[in-house]
Amino acid sequence: MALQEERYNFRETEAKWQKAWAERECFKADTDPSKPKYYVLEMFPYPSGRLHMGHVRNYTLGDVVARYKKAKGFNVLHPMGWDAFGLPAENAALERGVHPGTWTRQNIDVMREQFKPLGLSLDWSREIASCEPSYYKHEQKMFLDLVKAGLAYRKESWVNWDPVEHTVLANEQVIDGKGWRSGANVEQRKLNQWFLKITHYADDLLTAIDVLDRWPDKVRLMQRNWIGRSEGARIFWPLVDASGTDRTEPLEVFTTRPDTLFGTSFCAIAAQHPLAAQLAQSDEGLADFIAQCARAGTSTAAVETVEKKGHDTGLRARHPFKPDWLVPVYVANFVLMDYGTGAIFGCPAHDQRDIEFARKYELPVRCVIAPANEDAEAYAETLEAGDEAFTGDGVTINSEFLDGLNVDEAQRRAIEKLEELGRGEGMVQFRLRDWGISRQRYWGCPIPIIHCKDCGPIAVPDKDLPVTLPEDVAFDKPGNPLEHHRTWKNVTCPACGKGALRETDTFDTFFESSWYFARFCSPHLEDKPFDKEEAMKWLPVDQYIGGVEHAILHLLYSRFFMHALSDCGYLDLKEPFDGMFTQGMVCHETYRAADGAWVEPSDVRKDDDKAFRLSDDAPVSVGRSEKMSKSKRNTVDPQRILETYGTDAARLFLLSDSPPDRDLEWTESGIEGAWRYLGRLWRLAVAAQSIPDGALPEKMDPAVLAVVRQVHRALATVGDDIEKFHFNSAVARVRELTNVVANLDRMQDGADAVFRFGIKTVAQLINPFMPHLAEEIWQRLGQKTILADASWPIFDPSMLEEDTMTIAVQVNGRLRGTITMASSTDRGACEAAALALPAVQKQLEGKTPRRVIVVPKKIVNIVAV
RNA sequence: GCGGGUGUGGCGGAACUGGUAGACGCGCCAGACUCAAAAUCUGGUUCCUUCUGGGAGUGGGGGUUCGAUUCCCUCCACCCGCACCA
Repeated sequence: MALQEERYNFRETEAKWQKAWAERECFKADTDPSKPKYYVLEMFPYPSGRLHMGHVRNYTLGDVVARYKKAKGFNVLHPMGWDAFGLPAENAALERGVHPGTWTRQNIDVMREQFKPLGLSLDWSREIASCEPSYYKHEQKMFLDLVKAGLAYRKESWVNWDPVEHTVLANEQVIDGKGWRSGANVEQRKLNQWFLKITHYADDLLTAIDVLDRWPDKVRLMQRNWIGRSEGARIFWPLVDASGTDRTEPLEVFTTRPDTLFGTSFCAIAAQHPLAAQLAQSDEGLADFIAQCARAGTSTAAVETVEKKGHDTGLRARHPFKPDWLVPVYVANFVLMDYGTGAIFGCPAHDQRDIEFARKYELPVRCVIAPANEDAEAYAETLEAGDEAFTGDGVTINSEFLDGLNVDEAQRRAIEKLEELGRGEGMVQFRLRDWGISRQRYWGCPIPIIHCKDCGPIAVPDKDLPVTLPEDVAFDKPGNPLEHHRTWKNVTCPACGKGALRETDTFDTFFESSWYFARFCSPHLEDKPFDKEEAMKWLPVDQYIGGVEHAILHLLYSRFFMHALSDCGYLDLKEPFDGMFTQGMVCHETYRAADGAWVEPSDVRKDDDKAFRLSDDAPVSVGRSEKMSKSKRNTVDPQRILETYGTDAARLFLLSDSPPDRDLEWTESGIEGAWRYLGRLWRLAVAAQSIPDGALPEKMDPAVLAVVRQVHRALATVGDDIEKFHFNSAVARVRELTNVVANLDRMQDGADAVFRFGIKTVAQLINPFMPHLAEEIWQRLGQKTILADASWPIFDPSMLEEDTMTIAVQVNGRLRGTITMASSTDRGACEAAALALPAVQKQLEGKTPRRVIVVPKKIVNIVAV
C-alpha cells in the first residue's frame, strides 16, 4: 500500500483550532464559583503597529501558564488590552500629519490582527484601550479623589525637563542624566506640577517587598534600593551672622551619622537651598557660584569628574552639643537639595566627600571613630594626616559622652542627647521622592483641573467629566498642542463662574498602566473604573509577566496605586501582583558590511564561517548577539516566521531554547529544529491513528512496560517544570518521551496500544506549548472533548517505582562501571556485586577495600588506597 | 565607588536537598533511501591518548568530603542595577 505521505498543514490546522476556540469561547473567564481563580497577565503592549519577537515571547510565556492553569482546574482570567497613550503617536502626527488618535487606533487594529494567529488563550471580550475616554474618565475621577485624600498635590518645584520631548520627566525616567526615551541631557526647570504622594507609602511599600516572595530577588532588591530607607537624625544648628548676631532660624540638617558629631568641621547647604538664594541677594560671589552649580551637568561623567567646591556664606553654625563651638557654613556643589533637608554637617574624618572638601578649604579633620583593633591615638594621627575617610564600625573617641561606644550605640546615644537638648531628633529618611505626573503633551489623559485667577486650582465637577481631548489639534510647532489650542482651555470657573483656564498638562502614561489590571476585572463598566467585588475576586494578579525594564517604574507605581486606591475606598488590596516573572530579551547576531552599515539577518548568507550580504555578495562581519533592535537592524519579523513555520513552531522554539528569564538568541536553525519536531510528531500521530483505541493490555513485554513507566514519569515532571517556569526543561522532557515512544519495538507484546497511549500523552503534555497541533492530534486519536478544555493528565504513582535499578560503581570516587539489579536488593548484595565487577577488581589490584560506601539506589563507592 | 548576577562541549542549555556531568535541542560527521537533490530515517559526536584500556574535565587557584557543577575561601572575566543619597 503506497500511500502518499500526508504533510502537516499548519496553516489549515492552526486556523481551524483558533476558530474552534473562538466559537466555543474556551478562554472566556469562567464564572464557575466552585473553581479557584487564577489571573495571568502579561504587561499590556504599546500599540506601535508592529509585533516584535519580544511580544511573541512575552505573550507565549503567559499563554503556557494560562493554558496549564486552566487544565489544572482554575478559573483563568487572561485578558489583553492596549497601553495606548504615549509619545510615538505624537511623533507620527509630527512626521506624517496623522492624528495621534487615528494612528493609535489603526495600530491597535493592525496589532490585534497580528496577535490572533499566535493562538493565545486570551479573553478578548475584556479588551481595553487606555486612550479611550471610557477608560481614562475613571482615572480623572481617581485623581480628584486622590487630591481630596491629600495623596495628590500641586507644587512649584525643580523638575527634570527633557528639551527634546518638551516635557517633564519623573525621576524614574531620568537615566544617567538623560531622558529615558530621547537620550537628551535633562535640564532642571522650576515648574508648577502635580505630584502623587508615593512617599506617604514609602515604609509600606518597602516592608511589603518582604512578602512578595514570588517576585525575582533582583527586582525586589532594586525596589528596596530605590526606596532607600535610611535611619538617622534631624539636627538643628543655630546660625550666627558674620557680624556675630544670632539668627532666628536654625539650619536643619539630616545625617545618618550623628555619632560623628564631635568630628564636625563645617556645614554645607545645596545651591538650591532657600537660604542660599536668600544670602545670594546680598552676595554677588555667592550668586555666581549658585549659577555655576546650576549649569553643571548631572551625567555620570560630569558627576564623577567634578571637583568638590563650595562658597563660604560667612554664616557660622553652633554645634548642637557645644553651643560655643562655631563651624563655617558653605554652599557646596555636592549637596543635593532633594535629599534630606538639602543641608549637611561635614565630618571629614568619616566621609570621603567631606574629607575632599576639607582638604580643599583647609578645614580641620578630626578623627572620632577608630577601628576596635587599632591603637586609637596612632590611628587617629594617621587618619587625620591622610586623604581617606574611615567609614567602618569602630570605637568612638574624642567625643565626650560618646567615648567608648561602638557606632550603633553612639548613634543611639547621640540621638537621645539631641532630643534631651531639643536640638534634634531621630528620623527616617527615604530616597524615594514623590511621583511627578504632569506632562506637557497632547496624547495623554487630561488633568481634570481648572485654574481660576481668584479661586486657584479647582477640580472639574463630576458632571463635567470626562475632560476629553480636543480632536482639532495642530502639531506644527514645538510644545504642547493643548496649550496652543485656541478654545479648549478657555472655560469658566466652576466655583465663581468667571473666565478661567483649563490645565493643559496630561498625565504621565504610567498613570494608565497603574490600574489597568483592575479594569480588566470589569472592563465595560460605565460608572465605575471597576466593580469592587469583581476586583477583589480576581486580584491580585497571580502571575504577572514582563520585561525587567519596568522593575522600578511600572511595578512600583502600580504597587503604590493599589495602596492609594485602597485608602480611597476603591478596593481593599495592597499588592497587585502576587507573582512576578521577568523574561529575558530576544537577541540576534549582528552583521555589518565593510562600510560599517548594519545588515539585516534576512539579507545575510552564511557559508561555513563566513557571511555575505545577499544583495551584492559583499562580505559582512558577524558581531555578537544583541537585543533585537531597529537601530542594529537585527530584528526578525514574527509575521514572516508565522507564515513560514506557523505559530506552534515559533512558540516551541521560543520556549525550548533558553530558560524564560534569560536572553534568547533567535536562530534560523533553531526555528527549523522546532519545525522538524512538529513534522515528526505529526507523522507519529498519523501512525498512532491507525491503531484502534482501547485500554492498555494486561500482558506487556518488559520493554514496553518500561515505556509506560516513562510516560508516567513525564506526567509527573512536566507539570512541575511548568510551575517552576522551567519551560525549556519541560519541552526537553516531552521530546525525550517522544523519542522513547517513537523507538518502541512495535513487534513486542502490547507495543501498539502503548504507542498510541504515548502519543496521546505527548499531545496533552505539549499542549500548553504548541496547542494547535496538540489539539489536532487529540482529535485524531478519537477524543471527543476539546483539549483546551481538558484537564491536566494525572499520573499513577505506582508506575514511578522501578523494579530494577542501575547503580554507579566508583573506586576512590571515580566511575568504574555500573550494576543493574532488582530494586529490592539489599546493601550487602549491592556491595558484593560492585566488588565482583572486573573493572573494579582490576583497579583494586588484589588490595582489600578500606571502606565501602553504599548509597541506596544511587552509588557504591569503594575506597581503597 | 556600592549592590546584584552569570561563568558547564563547536553553540543554546540539563543535572532534585552533594551521588553515573553534558538530558533535550542546534551544528557537525558517517550511513540508509534516491539517477540526484530535498525531506525522512539510523548511528556517532566533551577533550587528550600509546585505544578490549587510560587520563583530564563544569572560569583560575585552594579547602571540606568516601564523593563537589552543587558547600566554604580566594582570584579573574563578563553582564545588569544604583550612583556626590549625607
